[in-house]
Amino acid sequence: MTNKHYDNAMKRLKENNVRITPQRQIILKYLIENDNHPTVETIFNVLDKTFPNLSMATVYNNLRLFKKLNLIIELPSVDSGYRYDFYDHPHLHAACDICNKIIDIDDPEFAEIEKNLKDKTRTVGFKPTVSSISIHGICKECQEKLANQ
Amino acid sequence: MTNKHYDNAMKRLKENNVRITPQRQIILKYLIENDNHPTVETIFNVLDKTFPNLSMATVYNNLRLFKKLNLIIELPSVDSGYRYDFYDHPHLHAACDICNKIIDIDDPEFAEIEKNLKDKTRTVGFKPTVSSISIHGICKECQEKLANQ
DNA sequence: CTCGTTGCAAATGGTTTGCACCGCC
DNA sequence: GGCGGTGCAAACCATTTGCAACGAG
Repeated sequence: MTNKHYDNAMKRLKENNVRITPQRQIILKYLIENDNHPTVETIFNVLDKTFPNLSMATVYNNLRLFKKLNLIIELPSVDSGYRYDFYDHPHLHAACDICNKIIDIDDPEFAEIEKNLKDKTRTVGFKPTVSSISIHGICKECQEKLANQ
Repeated sequence: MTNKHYDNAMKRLKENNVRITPQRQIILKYLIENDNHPTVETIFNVLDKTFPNLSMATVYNNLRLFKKLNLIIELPSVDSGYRYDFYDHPHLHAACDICNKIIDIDDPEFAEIEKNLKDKTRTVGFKPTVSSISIHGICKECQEKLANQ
């Protein structure tokens, strides 16, 4: 499963004449295996442990590259930064405005809804690629914390 | 129509004990009357003409405030910045990855779809507020430009 | 009158870039 | 072996903040 995504991603890199470097491999692997919507810093901190001398600049540059190739999507975080998500299949994001956590919501209907939304953009001559669909609000944990204050 | 949105916004400010200053009035008015999804800089440049001595910091601070009050939503721009949109009614955004333009797409079905998506987040105890729904891709004009190269 | 807000300028810090070295293809 | 990619550090610039003056309630 994971391998399939990884292999497809590698294929996409090759198709675009992008060299496959160890740095690119571990960044992609991390994004595929984790659905925690990491920030750039999180990615760097985790990977730097097993891959010393990794540069923050490399992480930034490659995230930008992956985004351009539509391998990943960039989600705006409430605390003015971005979070990254490997784009394997369309899913819904619930973004907590208090703790900035992003929750994936998988729903059988969602693929159809996303397709419907993409089709709507085609009515104005738009050529859709990926979607970025977030609902803002307050997560369960933060609601409880607020109630207990 | 516009007045109604403006009046509601003012009411919301009062409810939250936020002072109504001329700066806040013109920024909100601009966002209500324009659906061009301006950047902070655009807002500043336009408003500074009729309201000299307006400070960039004031625009930033107030956009942040309005966002916290859910009066506006923040849309990530491809060129790593944000664009702002008065949140009067839910609508779909088509974001061009080439020219960074954001197109509003009004569709009679959309309100229902948005409600459906919000309900899906409730299944995990989430309390939804506003939505930020964008489809990325390439707009009609940019497709033509690319074809003519 | 009071205290939240503004404008200015300086500080901040996340992100990008220049460059020499490295290593993938 | 060539050239795209990396690491490092410096540069950049969008955004935030400190502070004195201002003005909305």
